[in-house]
Amino acid sequence: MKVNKEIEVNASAEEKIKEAARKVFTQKGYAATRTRDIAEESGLNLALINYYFRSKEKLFDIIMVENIQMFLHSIMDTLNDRETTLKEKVSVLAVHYIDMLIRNPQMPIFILNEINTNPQKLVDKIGLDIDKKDLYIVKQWKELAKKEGIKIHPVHIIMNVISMTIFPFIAGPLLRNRTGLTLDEFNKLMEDRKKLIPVWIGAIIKSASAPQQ
Amino acid sequence: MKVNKEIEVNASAEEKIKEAARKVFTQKGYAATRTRDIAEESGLNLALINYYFRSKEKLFDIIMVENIQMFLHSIMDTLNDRETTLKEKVSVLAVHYIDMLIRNPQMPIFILNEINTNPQKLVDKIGLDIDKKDLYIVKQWKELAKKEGIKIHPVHIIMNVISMTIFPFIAGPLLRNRTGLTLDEFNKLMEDRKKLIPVWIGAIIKSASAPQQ
DNA sequence: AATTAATTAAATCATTTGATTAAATCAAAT
DNA sequence: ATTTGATTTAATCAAATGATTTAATTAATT
Repeated sequence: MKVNKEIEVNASAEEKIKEAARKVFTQKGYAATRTRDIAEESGLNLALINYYFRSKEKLFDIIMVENIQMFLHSIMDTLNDRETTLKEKVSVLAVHYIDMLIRNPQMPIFILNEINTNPQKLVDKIGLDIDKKDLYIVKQWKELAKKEGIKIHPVHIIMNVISMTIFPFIAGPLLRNRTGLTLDEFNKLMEDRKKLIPVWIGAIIKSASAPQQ
Repeated sequence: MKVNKEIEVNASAEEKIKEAARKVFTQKGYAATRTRDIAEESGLNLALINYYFRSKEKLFDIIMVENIQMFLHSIMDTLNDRETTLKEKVSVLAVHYIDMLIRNPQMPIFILNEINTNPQKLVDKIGLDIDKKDLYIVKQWKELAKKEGIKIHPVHIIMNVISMTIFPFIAGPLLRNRTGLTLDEFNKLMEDRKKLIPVWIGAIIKSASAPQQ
C-alpha cells in the first residue's frame, strides 16, 4: 500500500546527479572533474552527492560501468545472430554505433582515455570476459575465409570496422577544425558512412581473397 | 679539451625534466599529473621544475606543442610531394605513422583527449591553420575522382586512412585484452598494416568508382 | 682561489578539493 | 499536529598540490 513515490522523487535527485556526473566526467575526465562541478551542473548541492553516493570515485565507477555497458550493449547479440550475413552484421553495427555516437560523440574518447589512464581498474571493477570463441560470427568468418582463401588475420577486419566507425568521432573536433565542416555537415557525413562502411569492408575482404574465377 | 660527455650522458636538466614531463603527461593526462610526479620521474627535484619552466601549465604547453608538431611533422611535405602517386602517399603515411605509433603508442589518445578536454586552448596556443587548398594531393584526388567518376566526399577517404592507421593504437590495450594478443603479436599486426592499408584504400576507392569500360 | 651558475634539500604558503558535519527548512506521510 | 526523510546552507577539516623561498652544496669557469 505504501506507494513509494519517495523512491521516485529520490530517484530523480539521484538521477539528476548521475546525469550531471555523466556529463561532466565525460567532458573533462575523472581527474579534471571537481565534485563541485557536478553539484553545480546538477543544480543540487555538494552535500547531496555524498548523501547518495559515498564518494567521487564511487559515483564515477557507476557512470563508467553504465557507459561501458551502453557501449557494449547488444554487440554480442549482433555478433551471435544466426539470421544475418557477415555483411549485414557490419551494417547493423555501423548503424547502431553511428546513431549512438551522433548522440554521444565524446563517449569513446572518454572511455578509451580512462582505460588508458587506469587500465587496472577496468580489469578489476568491470568484468570484461566474454567467451568469443563460439560466437556465430566466428564460424561465419571461418567459412568465408576458407571458401575465399583469405589469409589475413581476422582481427584486421574487426579493427577496420571499429576504426572506420568510431575514430571519426574521436577526431571529430580536430577534423572539423581542419576541414571547416559544420557539425551538421559532419553528422551528415557520418550518416553516409552507415551505408558506406559495409561496402568498404566488403571491398577490403574481396581484396584479401585469393584470385578466383 | 673539456669533453662534455656529461651533457650527452646526462642530458641537461632541462631536457631531463621535459622528457619526464612528456612521459608522465602522456601517460596520465594533464589533470592527473602532479608536478611531484614529474620531479620524481626526472630524478630531479621539485624546485628545478619552476627554475626552468615557470609553471606546470607552461611546461605542459611546451610538451603539447612538441607532441603535436611531431605528429604533424612531414605530413604536409608528403601531401605536397609531386613525385609520388596517391597510393604511394597513403603508403608513406601509413609507414611513417605506424612506425611512430609503435614507438609512442599512447600519444594519439593523449593528444585527442587533451583536445577534447580543452578545445579552446589548442586553437589559441597552437596555430592550426594551414592552407590545404593548393596541396598537390588535392589536385591528384580531383583528377582521379573525375576520371573514375567517384562521388563520395574525399574526407571519407582521409578519415579511413587516419582511422585505420591510428585507431588500432588507441584501442590497443582494450583490443589486446579482448583478443589475448601479446604486445609483440599486436605490433606485428601493425607492421602488416603498413602494406595492407594502401591496398585497402585502393579497394575502397575502386568500390566508389563508377563502373567503367 | 675566486666567481658564477646549477642543483639540491627542506620548509613553507596559499589554494583547491574531497569529504563531513550540524542546523535549518521543506514536503509528504501518518 | 507530528514524524520522517529529503534537501539546503554554511561551515569546517584534512590532505593534496602548485608554487615559492632560503640556505647549503656542487660543478664549471675565469
